[in-house]
Amino acid sequence: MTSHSFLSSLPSASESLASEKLGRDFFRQDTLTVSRELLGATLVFGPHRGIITETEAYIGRDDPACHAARGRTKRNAVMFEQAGLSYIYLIYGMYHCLNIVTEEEGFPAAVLIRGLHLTTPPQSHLDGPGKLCRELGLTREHNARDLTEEKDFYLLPAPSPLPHVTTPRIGISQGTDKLWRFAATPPY
DNA sequence: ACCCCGATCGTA
DNA sequence: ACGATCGGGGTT
Repeated sequence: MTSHSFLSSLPSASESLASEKLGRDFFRQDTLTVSRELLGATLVFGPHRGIITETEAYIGRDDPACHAARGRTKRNAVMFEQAGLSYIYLIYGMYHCLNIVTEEEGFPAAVLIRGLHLTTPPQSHLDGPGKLCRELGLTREHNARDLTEEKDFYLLPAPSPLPHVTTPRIGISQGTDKLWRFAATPPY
């Protein structure tokens, strides 16, 4: 390799100031790993930025709490597609929930984003998937977006692993035996 | 066409 | 502890 080609492959000064967005290979990992490693990651959506502080894993046909437990439907179809896509659905007729699809294409799984520490105005702590989507303006209109390709909807890796606790998932009636909720312990 | 329920939230 | 509010999914 010539010194010129080596140098041209390095990030520019301005690029090195910001981390590179998380790509396909990250989201293709097993869902529990992605759930843990998303704690401390930065969600960017338009003008909004926030540190992810709480996640839950929903994993495949054998997870009774997973929307895809009974197969593919119009609503959950994106869960069967490529890792890194957004899965956003309406819940209780009035709130939206943001998920990121994980694992190999065809294996339905996703990480629900439940908590966000906003670093842009109003710099509030958003605890709860519905509040988070309401504040950011995320709706079903933003379903099935490819977060590894979108210009203003993506994730930046956590600078370091965040200490966290592991608990059962919230708001479900089946699958409560699984410790698939991950909540970062303050300070973030 | 009908019915029940839900990965929530705010108030009581 | 409970009501708001409506789309999704299964059943008739």
